Amino acid sequence: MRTTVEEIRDVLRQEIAESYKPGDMLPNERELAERFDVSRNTIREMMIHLEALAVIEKTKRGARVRTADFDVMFNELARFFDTSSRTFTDVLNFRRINETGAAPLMVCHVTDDLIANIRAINRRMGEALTAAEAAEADYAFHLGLVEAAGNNVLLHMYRVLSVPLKYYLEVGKSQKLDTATAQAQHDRIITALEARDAEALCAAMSDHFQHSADVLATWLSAREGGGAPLTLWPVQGTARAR
Amino acid sequence: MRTTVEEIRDVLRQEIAESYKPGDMLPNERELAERFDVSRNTIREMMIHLEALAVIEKTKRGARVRTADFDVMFNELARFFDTSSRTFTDVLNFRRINETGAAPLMVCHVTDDLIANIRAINRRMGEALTAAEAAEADYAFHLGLVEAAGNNVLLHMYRVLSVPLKYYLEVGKSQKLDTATAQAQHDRIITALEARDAEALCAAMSDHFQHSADVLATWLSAREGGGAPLTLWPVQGTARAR
DNA sequence: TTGGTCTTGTGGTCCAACCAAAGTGATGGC
DNA sequence: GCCATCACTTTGGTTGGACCACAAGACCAA
Repeated sequence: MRTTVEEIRDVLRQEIAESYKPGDMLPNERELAERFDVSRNTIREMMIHLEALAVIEKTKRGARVRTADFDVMFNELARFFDTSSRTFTDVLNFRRINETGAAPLMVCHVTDDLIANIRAINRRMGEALTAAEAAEADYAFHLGLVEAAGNNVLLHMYRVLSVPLKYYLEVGKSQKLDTATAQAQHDRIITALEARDAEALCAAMSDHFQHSADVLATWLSAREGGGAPLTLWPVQGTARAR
Repeated sequence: MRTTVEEIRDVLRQEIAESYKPGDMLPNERELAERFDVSRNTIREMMIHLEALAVIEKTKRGARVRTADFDVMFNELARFFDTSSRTFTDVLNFRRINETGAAPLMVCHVTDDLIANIRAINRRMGEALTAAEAAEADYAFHLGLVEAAGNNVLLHMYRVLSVPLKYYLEVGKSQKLDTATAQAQHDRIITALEARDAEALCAAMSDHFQHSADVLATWLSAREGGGAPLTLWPVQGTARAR
């Protein structure tokens, strides 16, 4: 049996989807209560749920329909991720696969504005004083690359990853603040992008990720105590096949 | 100024994270109200929020800490996606990049059990009667591949995509129920996987996605009216990989 | 043991308030 | 005419108490 709250919630969601635009204000709680002929508490419980799901946004004075951004939920999705070596490795690998895989798309779709933007971000990373700032800029840089690829799904996935990704980047930066190296590698990536050279771009990114992998591997083996050299991913190259 | 509900919510979230395990029951509402010295409605509003975020799960008799699955939220994230040609293309491209990119990981990590599982799913797809069933199986097949890659982050991303992905697959299947073709291509993928042959796997998957792209391209140009041939992604070929 | 009742605990809903803060409008001095 | 101020109104946040339905456990009879 569905509860009253659930039923009203569905009705209102439907109405919001159909006849509200982001930014529109909803009727106030007392009005809604009267309209659905339920108590104000019921209305409030329904709205709290919608707010948690980022459908609406409550203000001190009325509730407004949210624009479709999901920042609140991204924070929740961060619960997916832990701090195990495994996850660190998986995140890096995911990024490697996607960014190098999207390199051909990047050279196709990137605009001069985007390149300028990315370059500015890279500069900002160099000027960062704390690991958090550097990580933030690093994330922004790679997000910029993904944006350049012009694939909205990929972009969304990176946004979903944003919270844990920044965390991982910050941990990396905290170990050794080698933003100089990263910045140089980023520069090489930008140059390749500017030249619209897919092969060079792919190579530059591969090297960048290989470097990150090396850093991660040494840090992980230090953390775990064992000195076993880690292989984060199968060697690619032409000899990749088994 | 933070509201009472928000403060209590944070406290309880913290406690849940620290000293509860999935499946544990929370104290009942009246107890919590007494403990925090607030009214029961306040406690309820807090819990509704936590429930919406899939932190807890309310039953007729008490609330229980949820295991970290996010199905509820995935439905919300589906709002990211629309039915534009652009999005269809982007989804397919994202899958192509990731699945072919993860092929080397698959041959490394796949187990015989997983292969058997994937094979069974593919068989099920052949027996599907409706487009929805076929799409469900198709999704499960590709999810199986991703699972074989052994990258949890990638797996999570596919789960996040689950709702829209199934939708897109179903739309595809509704146009022309060519599950036979898909099944055969899947078989080829399975064979390559079984042989742990990364190159063959990559090739099989590329062909599969190319086929999907062709189907999509014809459907899109039919839908849009324009007869312009679409290029869904830059031609890859052997020339790219240095 | 089985099957049905009774009791009790719990969540779902409602009501009637009160408060604090944000908007609204009138008032009055400049 | 303009603007600061102050009272009033609206609205969400919170309260405490109440009632109901339902599920689970206790209890009892066949």
